[in-house]
Amino acid sequence: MFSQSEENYLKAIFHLTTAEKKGISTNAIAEKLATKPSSVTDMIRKLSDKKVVSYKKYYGVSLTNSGRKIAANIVRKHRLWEVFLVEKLHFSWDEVHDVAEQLEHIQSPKLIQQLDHFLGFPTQDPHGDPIPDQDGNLKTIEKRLLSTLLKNEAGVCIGVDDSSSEFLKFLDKRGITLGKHIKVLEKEAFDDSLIIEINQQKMTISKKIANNLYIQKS
Amino acid sequence: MFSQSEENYLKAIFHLTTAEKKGISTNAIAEKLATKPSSVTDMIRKLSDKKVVSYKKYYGVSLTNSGRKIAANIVRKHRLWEVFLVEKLHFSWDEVHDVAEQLEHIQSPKLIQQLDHFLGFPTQDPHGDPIPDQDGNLKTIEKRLLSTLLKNEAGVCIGVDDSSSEFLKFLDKRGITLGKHIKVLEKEAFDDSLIIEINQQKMTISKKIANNLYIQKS
DNA sequence: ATAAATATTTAGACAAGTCTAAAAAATGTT
DNA sequence: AACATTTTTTAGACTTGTCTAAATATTTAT
Ligand SMILES: [Mn+2]
Ligand SMILES: [Mn+2]
Ligand SMILES: [Mn+2]
Ligand SMILES: [Mn+2]
Repeated sequence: MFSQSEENYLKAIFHLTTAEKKGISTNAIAEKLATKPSSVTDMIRKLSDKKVVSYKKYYGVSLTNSGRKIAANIVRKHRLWEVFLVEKLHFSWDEVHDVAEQLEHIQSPKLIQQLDHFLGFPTQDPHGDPIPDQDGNLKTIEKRLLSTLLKNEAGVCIGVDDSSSEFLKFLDKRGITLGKHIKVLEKEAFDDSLIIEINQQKMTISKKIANNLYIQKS
Repeated sequence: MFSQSEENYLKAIFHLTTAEKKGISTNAIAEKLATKPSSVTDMIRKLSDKKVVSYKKYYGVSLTNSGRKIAANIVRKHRLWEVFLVEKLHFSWDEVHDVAEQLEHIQSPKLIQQLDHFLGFPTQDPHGDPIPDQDGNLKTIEKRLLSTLLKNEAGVCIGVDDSSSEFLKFLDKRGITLGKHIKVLEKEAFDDSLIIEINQQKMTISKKIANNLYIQKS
């Protein structure tokens, strides 16, 4: 069994791991969890003793197979709870994260199995992120940042990178939600802003926004 | 804000408090929480500093108004989650307690408000216990232990005192569930066992069982 | 009213998780 | 290659919640 704190570290490492990045740095973990690097070193050592991460002093850390599975399961729980909150309890997509941060630590395999069933075995959470299956496998969805689309390319908005409440509320205000069709009408080279068409109207989008919206090209 | 441990202590004191008993003893709390009396003394002191219990050394502890409200809210959450698990996720009544012990600590007023709504504002949990309202008020239900009924008295089974998994499974096996009509046919003075009628058939019930079943007289 | 038994508190210790400050290692720059 | 900067680790401390063993207070029994 892993403590809430240990679970949070495993999840942080999981999220910081990408195809390229192998060894996750102490500082990166500290920043993600809003703790100090010295605390990270301590915890990493404990997780290493428990064989869920492999660690070489000064050269970062990575999840073992068993660690990856545990982390994926926490992500699975987080995202299933997010679906529950939005679909069943009518939370909006910007309100679910903090509650899911707590719910993801509830220990009960039956609970998650039944919840999954109750929700109709969803494959994505309210932010468009994929929900890992029981074995921790994660289906990657074909997607690109809006900022990488060229003029006259188009697609469907299927996810966000930043899922902070502020950003999501901003999107709501602009009428940008998952499933909406977006077409790039203009790209402004000067400040990398875009003019897009969405909901049958033109809209100017800053670089920062375009860098946080995922599009499935059509 | 209160830690999970602090919440568990408040809830334990809440449950140990009855109309008669004013000062709850250190040992009683220790037993309920499966800790040592010395740990209880430490925690009581902390809760006293936070003004949620009043405490006189050597003479037990009792909840203040603010402490009672906090405790009632935890009980409210526990019982609402139990309803959720049974009604929506198809847990049986003997499986819900341990999961609810965890879920009761999730902090989110909106979550509980919406859950309450989603469940249709239930007034009782799966074990027949009343669910406190938002202000911590608890409606007491008119009920008596089966063991206090006299020969030929009858009523409806509306709750259990012991809600351990073992006892509940035992009741399931005997076909004794909430809502069932029960009539006392005989009382055996020798061992205080009862012969009752339930589901159109006779059944012998030991004193121990009769002491843990609540009946609403009809 | 004493003595014995029981309940409660105190003293001191420990594990988990965190922090600050200092030391050591790795990396970047001239 | 030597020095400066950044990153990481170590050392030592602190908080929370727990425990054991010993001391003290209360209650019960004689
Ligand atoms: Mn989230
Ligand atoms: Mn999400
Ligand atoms: Mn319960
Ligand atoms: Mn219950």
